[in-house]
Amino acid sequence: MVILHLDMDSYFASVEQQANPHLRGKPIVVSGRPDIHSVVAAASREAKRYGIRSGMTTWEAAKLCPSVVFVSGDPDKYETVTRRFVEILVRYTPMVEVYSIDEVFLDVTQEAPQHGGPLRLARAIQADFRRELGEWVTCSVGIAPNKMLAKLAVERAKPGGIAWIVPEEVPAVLEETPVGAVCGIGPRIAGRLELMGIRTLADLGRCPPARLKHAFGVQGTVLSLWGRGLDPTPLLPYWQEEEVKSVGHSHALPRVLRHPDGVRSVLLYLCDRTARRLRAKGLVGRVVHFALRDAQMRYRGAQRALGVPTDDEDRIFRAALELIEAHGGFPEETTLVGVRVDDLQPKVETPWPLFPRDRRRERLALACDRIRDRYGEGALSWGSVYACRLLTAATGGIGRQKEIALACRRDGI
DNA sequence: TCTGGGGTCCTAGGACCC
DNA sequence: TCTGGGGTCCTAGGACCC
Repeated sequence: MVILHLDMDSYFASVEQQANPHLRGKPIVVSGRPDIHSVVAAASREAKRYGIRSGMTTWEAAKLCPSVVFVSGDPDKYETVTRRFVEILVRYTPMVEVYSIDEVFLDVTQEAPQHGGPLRLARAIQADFRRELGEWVTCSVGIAPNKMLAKLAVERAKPGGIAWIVPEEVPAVLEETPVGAVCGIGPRIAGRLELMGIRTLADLGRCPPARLKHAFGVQGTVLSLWGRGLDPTPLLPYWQEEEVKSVGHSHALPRVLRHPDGVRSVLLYLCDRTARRLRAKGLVGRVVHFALRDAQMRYRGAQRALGVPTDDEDRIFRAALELIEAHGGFPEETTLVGVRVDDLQPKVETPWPLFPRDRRRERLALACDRIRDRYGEGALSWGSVYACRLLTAATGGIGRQKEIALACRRDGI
């Protein structure tokens, strides 16, 4: 097997630099919302030279590099570019797995020989990207006999290079790779392995499988395989991808909204966005979860199954509120609130409305969706959400709201 | 000035049914 | 009167990923 793993370099940052010439060559950081203390989602190559890394707070980044330029992330823009580079890749093979917005796996076992081997194939892809996506949007490529090793390989290829782990090299790689470097082994598991005297992948491979199974259950079996340089997970091509399993949103709260009324408003806003995404996908969900975080960064959450699956923000909101009340209410100071809807299924349209009032609500929701599709998310909102000024921040102020209202009137909505 | 936002998968106990 | 065991659903929570 020949597996390629492509990882886009400083993805969000390089897409921004490609789109805005004045950002090129500068240390830039793409981060979240400006209204709260945010973290670095992506740092440009120039910013990384100052030691800025993703996950760091924006405050730390500014301390490391006072001249850093902060850019608000634009998920739609990145998704569009992802679609474009996946289109390039499927010209080489249909066996493309879209692992995340900036990472893909390719199985080129069949195709590599026709392109003069995996190395040449990888170079051809990089050249296509340069030509079709622009000089600033580059990728690193790892080549290996399976996905786990290809993901290890790409780390050696960054930034912008190609690294190939051939089968003969695998034993040496296992000896020198710490377990925590593998995708799927986080700090907790790495810590427990350390206590068992296991530091490298080779140590893992030498540990009796039964011992790992006993300590880690199903995961232990996989760990044992990884320790021998094997990876049983097949490549899941994009055309076989399963539907999403849950939809939700969460928000960290600025100080002014950390009281129960503020949290409720934000929760309603999050339920609204969640329900809207469900409707856009033609799905209804049956299980509602909430998550809250207090000032000490402790999380609390719970879930409940509804009698009837729904895509209605009010149902989701009420279920979440009841759950929160049943689990001790809001903490003294809430720093994050989230809602998630699970156990999704396609929505079935009943030709006879069971409850006419529900049908009216549905029609209202769909009409609101159409307005927002056309004029943006801020065009309409619940009064209590508007009251907490979230939307003014999101849409750039009252001026824009008036403009939308006028446009709606002009179009007879 | 502590620490975003979107997800997936696994475990384990209890309720309930046959 | 005392009792088995399998299956499924529900819920809470942990771990991990980008």
